[in-house]
Amino acid sequence: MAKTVEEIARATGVSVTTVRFVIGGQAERHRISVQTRERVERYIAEHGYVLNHTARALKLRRSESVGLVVPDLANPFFARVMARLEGLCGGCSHVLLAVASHEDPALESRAVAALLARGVDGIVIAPSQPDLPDALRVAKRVPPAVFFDRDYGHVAYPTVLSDNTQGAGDLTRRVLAESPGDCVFFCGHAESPTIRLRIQAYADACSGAGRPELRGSVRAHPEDSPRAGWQLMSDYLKETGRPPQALLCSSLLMLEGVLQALKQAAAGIAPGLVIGTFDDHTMLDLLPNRVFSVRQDEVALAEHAFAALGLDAPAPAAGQVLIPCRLIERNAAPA
Amino acid sequence: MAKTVEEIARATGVSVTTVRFVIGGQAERHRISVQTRERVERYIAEHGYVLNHTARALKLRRSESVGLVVPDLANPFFARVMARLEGLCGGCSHVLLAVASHEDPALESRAVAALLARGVDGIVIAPSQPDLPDALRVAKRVPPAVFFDRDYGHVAYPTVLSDNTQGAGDLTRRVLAESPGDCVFFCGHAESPTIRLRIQAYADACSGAGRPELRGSVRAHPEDSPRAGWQLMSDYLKETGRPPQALLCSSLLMLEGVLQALKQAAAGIAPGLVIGTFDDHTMLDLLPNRVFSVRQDEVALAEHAFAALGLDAPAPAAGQVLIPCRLIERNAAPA
DNA sequence: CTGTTAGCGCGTTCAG
DNA sequence: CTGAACGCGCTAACAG
Repeated sequence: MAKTVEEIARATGVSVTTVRFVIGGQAERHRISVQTRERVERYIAEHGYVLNHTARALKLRRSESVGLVVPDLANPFFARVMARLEGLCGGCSHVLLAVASHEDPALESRAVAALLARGVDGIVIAPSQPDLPDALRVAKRVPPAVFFDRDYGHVAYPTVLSDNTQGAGDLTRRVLAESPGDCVFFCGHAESPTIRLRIQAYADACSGAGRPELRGSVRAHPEDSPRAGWQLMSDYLKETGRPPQALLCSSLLMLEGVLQALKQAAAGIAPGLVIGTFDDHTMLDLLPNRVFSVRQDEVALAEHAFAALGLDAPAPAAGQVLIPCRLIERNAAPA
Repeated sequence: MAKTVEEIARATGVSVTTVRFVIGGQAERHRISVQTRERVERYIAEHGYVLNHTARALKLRRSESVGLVVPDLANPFFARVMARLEGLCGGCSHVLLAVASHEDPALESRAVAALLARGVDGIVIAPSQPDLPDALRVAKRVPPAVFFDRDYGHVAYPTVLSDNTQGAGDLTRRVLAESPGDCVFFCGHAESPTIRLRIQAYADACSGAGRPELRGSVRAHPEDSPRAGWQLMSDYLKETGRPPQALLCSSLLMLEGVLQALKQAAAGIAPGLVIGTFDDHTMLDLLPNRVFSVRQDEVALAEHAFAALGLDAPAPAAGQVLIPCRLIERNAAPA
């Protein structure tokens, strides 16, 4: 249905320049005669016009789009970051290209390459590998790139992270304050820099709370999944013969598996068990236990990442920015 | 860093055609001399080459991208559909442009327009309005479009839906079978076609179970949110003075608010309360109550929607396709 | 006030 | 075996 500028010009008997002026609302600024303008406007109202962004992008070397690469689009954390990013994009009429890397370096590289080939104006990556995707090295005109969520030390790029040290420290201190007994930290995806930081902060907080004997009570698994949590807790129960009095989990997925393993054990989930976990969810309210959760600030993460691209604002400062985590107390102490 | 075909041709002293043949792996098919090929290959290995998808799209009138418009990218249901769609896109080297409509018809229209302007090869929409986005009517070359999740009766387009009638029927029957007492259905977003279907199926199932007196026990709210759920349950408690023995919710968000209102009431959440809800979540396991949930099949939804675009496969059948829902029983009966 | 034109980089077609 | 040229639709610079 809709036409190109060229066609409109031919059909109305004016030039492309004139058409572009009335389309761009620059009619009076360039003193296009009213009848000319109306003729063009009438034609457009009747036949429609949609700008061809592809041609525009080719000409301007600017696609009005930004790429996002995350391990899993369905992960609630990444989904929230993405949603916020998309909102920011819409605010300056950009569009978001979302690609999943599934924690696979090869896929991640291909994803970055695909985005660069499409000429994205910026690219936000939650990296799943220590190496820089080679596409970022080879490309002709590399757009601004930002890393987030995981710090593999690409100092050349701005990096936006939750303050895992603060978050894990707060969480550990609070849980230890509630529970004088033993405490175990169940960690999935244990080799990632994020989790390493959390483990370190846990250990430090244990010492700081005068409980250095707890420093070592960390159970680690390479995967981050309910299966992994289930495995770690099952092993723990087998080894020690009884559940801990307090536990920490590195993610909700891990917590899910950990609780499932507890349920299957004869003892079930003791109501006195104090639970701390990364990632918050309103459904944690459903537990009768005291629950503390660390909520990452997805909005701030997205906003800082977006700002670091320098798409609408002139230019932000580079370097690493740490976003504070908030400690949530999900169930008040029983009266 | 990386060059265009033209630049490579100039630098290696051959023609663009030759370069394109070696890039395309058609070197021997066109009997390019080995030394020519190696010269080009060496140059590319050294300087890199990334295809300009924008120029390609302009030429071929095909962008290798598909658009997705949903009310909320962070909503777990939509996020899962999106993740699966993205996977399918990657399978045929397309890329996914995701845009949120925030249940706003104007935003939705703008989103669709933005995607069409970018020349997406297909567009998947979870519509938030009865009207067809006008961009779909005005555009020059409208790509194949598919609607999903909500049926506003755009019969001209393929539509992929969960079988809400079956899902709500199964859920109602199961909950009524567990609980002989009263039962209330708390509905958010009550005017949407999806929820209307669920309400109808609920009423029918009540009659079918010989409990026609429950047909009217539906509480409706225009919003779908914890606030709405809280409001409806609070009103209910105020009016009747006691909680129902069984309840149904149209979404997890509603359930969250409903349970919160119950908690705040003096009685709290009775362990005997039978709960049914749309949308499943593993955390429902955290409740001590019997819980039944309706899980939509996001994978099948995404796959059918994608297939209906006809991007890789030749051409699928149009019309409406209903995806069955699965009833999940979250907590076994207490021994 | 309006018209003309040269690319952006790639794919295709035709001509050697 | 290789080269040249056109056009996709738009922008921007220049020419009246």
